[in-house]
Amino acid sequence: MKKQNGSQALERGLGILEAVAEAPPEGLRLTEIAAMCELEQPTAHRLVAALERAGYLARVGDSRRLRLGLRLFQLGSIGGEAGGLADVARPALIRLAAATGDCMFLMVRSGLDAVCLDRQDATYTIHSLTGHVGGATPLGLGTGSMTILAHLPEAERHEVREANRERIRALRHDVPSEAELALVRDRGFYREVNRSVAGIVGAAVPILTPRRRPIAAIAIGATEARLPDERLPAVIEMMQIEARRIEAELNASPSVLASS
Amino acid sequence: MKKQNGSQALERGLGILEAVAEAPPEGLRLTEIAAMCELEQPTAHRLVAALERAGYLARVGDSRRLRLGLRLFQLGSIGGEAGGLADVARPALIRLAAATGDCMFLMVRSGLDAVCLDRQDATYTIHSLTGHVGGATPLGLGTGSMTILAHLPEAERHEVREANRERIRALRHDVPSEAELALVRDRGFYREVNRSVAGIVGAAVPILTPRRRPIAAIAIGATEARLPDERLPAVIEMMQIEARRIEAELNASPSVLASS
DNA sequence: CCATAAATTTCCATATAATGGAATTAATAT
DNA sequence: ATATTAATTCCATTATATGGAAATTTATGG
Repeated sequence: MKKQNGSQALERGLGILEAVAEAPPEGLRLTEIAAMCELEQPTAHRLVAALERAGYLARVGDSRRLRLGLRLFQLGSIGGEAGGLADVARPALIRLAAATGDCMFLMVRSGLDAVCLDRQDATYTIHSLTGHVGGATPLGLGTGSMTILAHLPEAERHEVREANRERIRALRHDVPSEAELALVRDRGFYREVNRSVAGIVGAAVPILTPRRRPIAAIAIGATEARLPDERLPAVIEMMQIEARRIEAELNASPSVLASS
Repeated sequence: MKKQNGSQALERGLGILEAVAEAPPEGLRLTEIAAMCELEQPTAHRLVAALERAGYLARVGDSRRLRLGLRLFQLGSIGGEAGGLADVARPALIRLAAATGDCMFLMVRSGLDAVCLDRQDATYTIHSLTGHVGGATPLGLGTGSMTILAHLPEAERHEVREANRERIRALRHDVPSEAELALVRDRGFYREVNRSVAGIVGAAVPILTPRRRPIAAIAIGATEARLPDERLPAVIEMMQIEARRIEAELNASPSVLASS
């Protein structure tokens, strides 16, 4: 009875997907789904049936447990193209990973989050915040995420900071201040020591539209030993050169920039 | 007015996702979506709004056109794990790609389709039916797809053949006969010359449960020159060894087998 | 730059489709 | 076997999605 958008059933269905997504890989039983989504059993059953018919949910093995279906994987690999960004950026990521010997990430904005769209490992494999491709972190937490946030237009930046304050607090971090964000814009990159995983540092540079709206960020993850202050400028420069190259290609192609 | 499952709104919403998925990367406008899905404009608008709020749809650039959102990419990369199958199989695919120098695919069943869950290229890059990770082909068309179909229980096999007959016809191919499928089961592998792309051959072996239900297939794609009849047995044997290895690992792990 | 057309968005009375309580059936646990 | 819990079906009720109409915004072209 909270709000009536005229799409309760759809939103409930999507809510079920979200619940199943967060669940462990053994999957969820119908009862659990109903409980988590605050639905009555028959309601949950109907929606689950529809999602299963469509391939958005699938049974685990031959049990009755439910996990995400492969149709989502298919749609995801279409949606993940994000207007060709991943394809355009991949060679750059590979070059950077090879040149630095470290771990490179392509982060793009999706609503209030930054999503890891691609990742290229070289010699050293790093545990980042987002970790894997498809992982997400609230805008403002993590280097790539921070860099994207810093380049959002002021009004939007404020909205996002407010919206993510509690989420980031819950992760025992803080929303970056406007001063910090301004610094990121001025410097053209952001570096931080990972507060979650000791000994890990990250840095990121933005990929911008001609009007300097952020599309994405290239981030590096490495151990402190491998990315000392002396080495940073050279690495950042390489990353910036590749970012410019990607920007140029995106502008050249009649294609399409990601947003929202 | 066809059937009333009690989830019209949800199914319509998912239908919109399917429509957008098939659309070119420039995205669809609301009018087009409404037309394709046979919805009234306001209805389409409401559903689209809900999908956009949830990140399942996103605007293209700053236009009003819609494409799939990154939330689908995130969910997809969770759903794509398919109970750990991709992770378990990846080393095997890499080994095979390296050993053969050709292109290896991991295909899994999803409803009436076989979906390409992973792909490892070696020296030679091949244009397969499914092409890319996330691509799908109707069960019965393509080597991996064919192999999975061949190992389905009889009743299910029939259902799928009937269900896919028209789809496969539309692609100017034929549903395999029961005799062909029996042959695949007996031989333990399937080889064919690609009828769509000249000079390309494929072959596939199944990954089965202990009860011999098909989970997935490993497929190879190569040029005729690179995969002549003399070489085939050796390659098939390698693939079968890796398939056995994957089966063993899947049984060992308390984990989870894909299905649906 | 303004006029016109087209697409998008909002509004709301109506009817239909989703809802959830109760009962049934199936699957586990004891 | 029996008890317990979960999954599914049924159906009367009403909350919810629906779509016609209108307002608004955006695109088009004169």
